[in-house]
Amino acid sequence: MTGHGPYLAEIAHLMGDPARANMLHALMDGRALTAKELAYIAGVAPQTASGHLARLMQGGLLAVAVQGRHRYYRLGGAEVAAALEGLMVLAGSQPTSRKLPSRVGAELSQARTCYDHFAGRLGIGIHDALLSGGHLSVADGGYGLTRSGVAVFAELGVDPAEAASKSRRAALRPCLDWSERRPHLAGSLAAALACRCFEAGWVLRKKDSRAVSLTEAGREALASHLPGFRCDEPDAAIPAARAPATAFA
Amino acid sequence: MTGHGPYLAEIAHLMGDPARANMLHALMDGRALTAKELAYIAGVAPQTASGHLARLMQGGLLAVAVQGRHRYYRLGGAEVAAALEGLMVLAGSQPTSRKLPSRVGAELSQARTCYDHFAGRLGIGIHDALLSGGHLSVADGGYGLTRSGVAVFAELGVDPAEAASKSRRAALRPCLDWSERRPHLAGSLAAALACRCFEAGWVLRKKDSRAVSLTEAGREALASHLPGFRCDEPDAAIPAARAPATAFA
DNA sequence: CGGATACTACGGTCACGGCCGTAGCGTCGA
DNA sequence: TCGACGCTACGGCCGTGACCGTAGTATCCG
Repeated sequence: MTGHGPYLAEIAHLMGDPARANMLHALMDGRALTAKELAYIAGVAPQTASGHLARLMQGGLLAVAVQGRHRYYRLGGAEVAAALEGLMVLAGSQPTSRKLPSRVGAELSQARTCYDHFAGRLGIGIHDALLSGGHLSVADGGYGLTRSGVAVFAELGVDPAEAASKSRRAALRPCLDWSERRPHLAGSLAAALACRCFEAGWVLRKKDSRAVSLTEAGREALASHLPGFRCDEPDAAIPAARAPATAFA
Repeated sequence: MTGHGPYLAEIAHLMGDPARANMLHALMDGRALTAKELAYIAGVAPQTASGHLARLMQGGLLAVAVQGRHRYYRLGGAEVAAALEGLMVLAGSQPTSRKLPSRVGAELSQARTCYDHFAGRLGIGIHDALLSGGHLSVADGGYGLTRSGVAVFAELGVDPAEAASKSRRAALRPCLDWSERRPHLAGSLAAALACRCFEAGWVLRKKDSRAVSLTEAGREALASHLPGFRCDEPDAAIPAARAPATAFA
């Protein structure tokens, strides 16, 4: 009857501890961190963190890469990141919760990584430009690239065929953005594009954060190869003038 | 730094209790249930359930409609359902977890409701037929209807304009199916279509379950107005011959 | 107006699990 | 080979919260 409810509870319970939630949140950018770093982030002693990490491993939420005496932990897969985003959509809209600390919140809303692809207004800008330019088609399981879309990616330095062949997961699919409540692009192709942007110096990681920043070179590169690309900078205007997010229906 | 991790933990913690998870799971079909029904489903006393429901309400995961001396609880919104589906994707793929009870699992995989729309192979069949028939366009935030799509909905007895005007949420958007790992249609239009299918007797609810069944009349109606519609019935063949679900990549 | 029903509020009990102490194992550098 | 480092395993302390009993409030019915 209520057959697999308990499994859902198991997973949610794993994510429901503040220390573990902080760890998972920190790993959302797709990097791999050591147990000690995660312990610091979670605000607990290394011994405690070790226990948490073991439980997260057993639940399949984390994967580990051993290198010498270091153990690098990363998220268990894109599905885990997707599930966490789903929860963040809710967490961001809690009426009881105070709003994000404005400084950090503004940076994250502007541009950040979501596991291995871009989110925030940067991610949405890329998504919308590709869509309105007719570079995306709706295909089985998510988006596909039209012929012009293949060309756009090639101009940006990403070979769609190569990126798709490396992984079995969907090449492109929509992912709901927790800060903007609109979809951005996820999937192996979106990951490859993000990787390219970092390599080319178009986007820079900020330290100790999932926030990233679009450089002037990046803005030009994207705008020239992707007509219609816009990435609003509300900070340029009055920060408080953001449109009130429509409360969820 | 790790600013809003705690909010994520709050939400996940709410979902992480077996009793609450069972309640949420039972509400995924979009129906509204009373506290007593939910108590029975969760396997706890009504007093205990009352406390759980209050906490879920405060967290925004549930909404309530008071009618006389009954309080009907339902999910707080489509975002809540989406977040739960994300977790189910993980819960369904846990190597440590036993598989679904085969009988129930087969029924649910075939056709079920997901909050207020159809999921399972039925939902995917509708989604794919609309897509391959050119009745859907990719629009900002999800899908849109092409001119032929409007006609298809009208023939099926659903007025797209009316359905869209009733609610401010997206009319059509993809929703990841936890059993099939492919998108089906969500949104107010998908909900209206599901409602129409129930009214017309094309789809019947099964008791005490989110599973539904497509009647012969329903199969004919969908097939005639929606060329290309297919809804596999693996039960017609050897039940055990289901394709082994590809373990998550 | 009484009784039944549906639900919520309060209080006591108890167990799960988070926390850090110390201790033990494996890896790296000198 | 030895010491430093990263991490894990075990044990005891303690707080959070799930549970149900009893009691109280609101609504419907006869």
